[in-house]
Formats: sequence, C-alpha cells, structure tokens
Amino acid sequence: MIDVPIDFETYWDKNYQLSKMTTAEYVLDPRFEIIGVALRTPDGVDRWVSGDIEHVRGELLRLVPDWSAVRVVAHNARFEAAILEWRLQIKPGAYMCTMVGSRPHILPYTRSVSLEAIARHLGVGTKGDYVHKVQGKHRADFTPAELDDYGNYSKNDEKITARISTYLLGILPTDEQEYLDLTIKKFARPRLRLDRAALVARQTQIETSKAALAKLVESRYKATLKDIRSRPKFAAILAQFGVQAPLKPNKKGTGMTFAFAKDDLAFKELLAHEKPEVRELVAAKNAMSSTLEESRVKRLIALHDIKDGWLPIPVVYYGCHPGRLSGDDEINMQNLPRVEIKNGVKKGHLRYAVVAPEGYSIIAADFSNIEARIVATLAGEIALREGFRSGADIYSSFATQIYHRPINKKDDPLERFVGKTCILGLGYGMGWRKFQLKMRQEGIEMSDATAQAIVSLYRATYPGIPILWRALEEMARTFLLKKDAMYPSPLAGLIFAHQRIILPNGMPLVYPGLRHTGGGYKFDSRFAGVEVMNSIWGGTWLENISQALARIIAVQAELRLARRALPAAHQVHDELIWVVPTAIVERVKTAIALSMCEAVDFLPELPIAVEIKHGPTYGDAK
DNA sequence: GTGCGGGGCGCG
DNA sequence: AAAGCGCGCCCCGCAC
Repeated sequence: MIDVPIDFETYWDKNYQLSKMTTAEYVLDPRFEIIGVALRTPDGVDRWVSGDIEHVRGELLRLVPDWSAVRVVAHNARFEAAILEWRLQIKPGAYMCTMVGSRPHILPYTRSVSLEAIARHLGVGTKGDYVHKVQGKHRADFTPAELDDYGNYSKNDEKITARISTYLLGILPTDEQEYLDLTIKKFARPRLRLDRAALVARQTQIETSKAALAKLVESRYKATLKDIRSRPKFAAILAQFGVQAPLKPNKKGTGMTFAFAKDDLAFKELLAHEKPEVRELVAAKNAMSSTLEESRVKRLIALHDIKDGWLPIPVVYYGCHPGRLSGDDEINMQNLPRVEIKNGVKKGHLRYAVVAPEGYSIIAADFSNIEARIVATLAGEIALREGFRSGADIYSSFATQIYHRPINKKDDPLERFVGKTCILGLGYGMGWRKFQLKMRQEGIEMSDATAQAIVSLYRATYPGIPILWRALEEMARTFLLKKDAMYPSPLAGLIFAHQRIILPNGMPLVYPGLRHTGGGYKFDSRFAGVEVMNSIWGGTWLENISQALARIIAVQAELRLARRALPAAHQVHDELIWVVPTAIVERVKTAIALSMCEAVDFLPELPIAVEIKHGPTYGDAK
C-alpha cells in the first residue's frame, strides 16, 4: 500500500461552506465544484490538477493507475473520501486522516486539530491563507496566475499533511491505522439504508401529537409551546396555579436554577399534584424537553434524500478521551433512542427506520456487561469474575445479599434492579448520596441508612475494587506526576508514565497538565481553557481504564472480523453492527460469536459473553 | 444576525 | 470526598 497525500480545493461562499452544513450535504450539493486538487503521486512528485470534474478524474486515474493499492492521506479524510468515492467514483484501498489521527497524542496538548495547529505543534511547516481569498470564486473566475497561486497553496497543505502523517504513522500501531481507515469507510461506503416511509410516518406522528399539545396548552393556559419550553415563562405559568417552581443548585454551584428536568425529584412530585392543571403542565413540559427524535427524523430524511437512501455514518476516531468513537456532522448515530417501553410509551421508532438493503439482514452483537467484567478481573475479584463466566445471575446474587433472602429475575424484578445498579455503578466509586438519588429517580425510595449500608456492602463484598482505586491513586502519585517516569504494571500490561497511562495496544490515555492540588488530582480540560480542570481520583481512573480496555477489545474483534470479510457497518461502543445476506445470517452469527469471544491477549482471564440478534431493521436486531 | 454558556436529554 | 464516567445535539437566554 503506497501513501498518496491529497488535498481538494473546492468552491465555497458565504452560505455554501463545510462549516455550515454536513459533509454529505456539501459534497453532493449542486453548487459543488472542484477548483483543483494537490497530490503526491506514487513517483514522489507533488502535483496540482485543475479542471472540470471529468478532467480531474481522468488525470487522477492516469497519474495513479491502481487506486486499490493506495492509502489516501488527508486532513479530514472523510471529506476527501466523499469527493473521491461519491463524485469521482474512485475507491482507494485505504485512508489515513491526519485530523483524527492527531487526536490521541496531540489534541490533549493543542486543543485543536486544525492543520495549522498540528503543523505548528510538530514544527513541520506553516499553512498559508489563500483559501480565505477565494470566497465565492468559481474555477472560471481564476486567472491562470491566480490558479497557480492556489495550486501552490494547496500543494503546501498537502506537503504539511504528508509530514504530519509520517509522524503519526510512526507512533500509531498498525491496528489503529487499520481501524482509523474503517471509521472513514463507515461514512464513505455506507451499508445501512434508511426507510423513508417509516421516517415520514414517525414525523407525522410527532407533528400530530405536538399540534394536539399546542392546542391544549393554548386553550387551557393561553400559552404557546415556546412558553412551555422557556424556563422562566414556565415558572410563571406554574405560579398561576399557586405552585412555586422547584429550585436546585446550578452546575457551577454559584446559585440556584429551576428544577425542571424530567429526573428532578421535586419536579417529578408535581406529576402527582392535587390540581390536574399542574399535572398536565408538568407532563407538557416533559414532552417538550426532548426534541431529539423530532430533529433527528428531519436530519435522517434529508440524508436519505441526498444519498439515495444510504446512511453514511460520520464517526470521529478517538472522539472520546478513552478512545471511543464520537458522532459528528450534525448527527450522533451513537445515541438513537433504544427500543423499549418507558412509562407506557413506546420508544426507539428511529431504529426501525434504519434498515438493511433488500435480501440483507442486520446483525447487532453486544459485549455483555463488558466493563463490569473488566473491573472484576482487574481487581482480582475471582468469585465475581467466575460468576460472570459461569453465566450466573450476578445482579440477583448481589441483591440476595442486600435483602437477606433469595432474589431471582422472575419474582423480584425491583430488587434485582437494585443489584444491577450496584454492580454496574458502584465499581467506579459512586457515593451513597448519589446512589440514593439514582434509586429515587427510578422510583425506589431508600433511607440514608439503607443507601449507606448497600454501598458499604458492595465495597466489603468486593474489597479488591476499593483497593484497586487506592492502587491507581498510588501509581498516579508515583508515576503520572513525575517526568520521565515509566512503570510497567502487572495490571493488564498498563504502563504508568508521566501524565499518561499507556494501554496494552500501545495507545496513550493522556492527562495533560495533571497535578495534585489541595483538592485532589486535576488535569486540563480538552474543551476549554487551561483554567478549566477535570478532577480525577482512583474511581475515575478505574472507569477511564475499563472503558479504554473495553474499547480495545471491541476494536480487536472488529478488526479480526473485517479481515475475515466481515467489515462492520456501524459500532456503538460495545455493540457491533453488520449487514449480511439474509441467506447466511445464522452462519455469520456463529462466526461473529466465536470471534468476539476469543480470549484477550492482555487480560486472558477476562470472561467474555456476547448477545447477538438479527432482523430486517436495526430496531428488530435488539 | 451570530456566538456562547447553561441546562437538558439521548446513548454507551 | 472511599467523589461513577464518556460523548454530541437541542433549545433558551443573553451579550455583542
């Protein structure tokens, strides 16, 4: 595979530009026009090709005879991939993106992955600003000399990209390079489709119910849905019925704010208020609080219409601190509402609109409670670990200890739920106050003493877990705070070094600017200035590490299967999604199960279990 | 009009 | 503090 760095320059103006629309919308827009493209051809020459789309395509095919043997290198490769594949019908063998490839090691220190910021950080050149001079300029508007200048600017960007790539490829393990490529292809080569009729039907349902709500609110309360949405206006409406709006401390702890969230207990209580008007208003507020489905259905219909029904999935490699993917391009395909019935309301309609093409089925495979299993294994809690391995009902077992009587899934769903929350939540150090609150929000009342007792019972039952929190703090104090420190720990091959934990796949979990202050450990936030800090302690570290290890395990499985001709269409953290011919679904499910359950090299004792389902739609595969 | 912070909600 | 954590997008209100 030979690397070909490439940089497209395309028409843009005030309203038509990438920063104001999604990649798919921009590239497939009628206004789309290639001004030119800079690339380094396999003979090592940097070139600039300019002309109409047929000319560009012809030249790219002439200069690079075998694109299947090429890895395209670009800064924001999702953009270059969309142009190459959707506009020029050119399919390279692989992609390398310097923008997302910079996220694991460099972003923690630059807080920006712009070509300019990364180039400055690495000292590999300075980006020009010619692109800002060409707003609203079509190719035909350029004089030959201007086009030449633009070509030189573009070649400079391409060369900088090439240097950044050389650096990154030197530090990114080959598995990660291959995985990064798969994330670009999830977008460029969609395998899932959208069911337009299902989307429109759902949209109509939503519109109808909103219209009915608007009518009701207007006739009874002389208010609009906008008034309901506004916190101060809603408070004023409540006051008309003698209800003082519930308050809670704001997030910064600098004052009070209205407690109008669906899980705020004081707000929830109003759902049982003696006045039917109050109950109705609170229900209306709740209905107006989530617009996810409404806006998402719009976005999906638009996507359906610009890409012939295909669903390109924009995911960001290393979008999250511990390495997981994040969403992008105005759509987060990792938070579609689940298929379930909550408070008597059916959810998950959008998942039924994500479908397999004719003759194909969707397979969704989940790692079962992978993080809790990792925690048990890292902490050396052998009984817990082996309980998971044997398929025992862990949640019921712990609930049995809480309630001093045998609990089982069928007869004691509530008690088992308490046990489940403990096993999944208390491992990261949740305190009894938050535990009690969480339980209350689920409708389970619990005294202070009971909540304290349950949290203590958890820590006493699995003492290795609190010990692990302590050990992580000790290793942080000894190694993460010290320059040039390097401790290869016995924990899953984790190496503790200055401001970072090196994971068993060689990738870092970075804590930039980590320091110990009076209030504990803090590190610079990725999302704001240095003055904004994230706090961290043993429980947080265990959470970050477990999530990072779970991510590596999922990626290893995804790569194994991709190499066996089963590239995943989508991934949601611990869930992998494939689209396969319906005729071979059962065989493929077996192959997937075997591969996903393969022992993990850096944690051989980890018991793995998967849950695999399939159906014609994503909703059915749950 | 645009950008930004806060509160909120969805998923894992 | 023996403290669950990780994201992206939405809307509102407000500053400029």
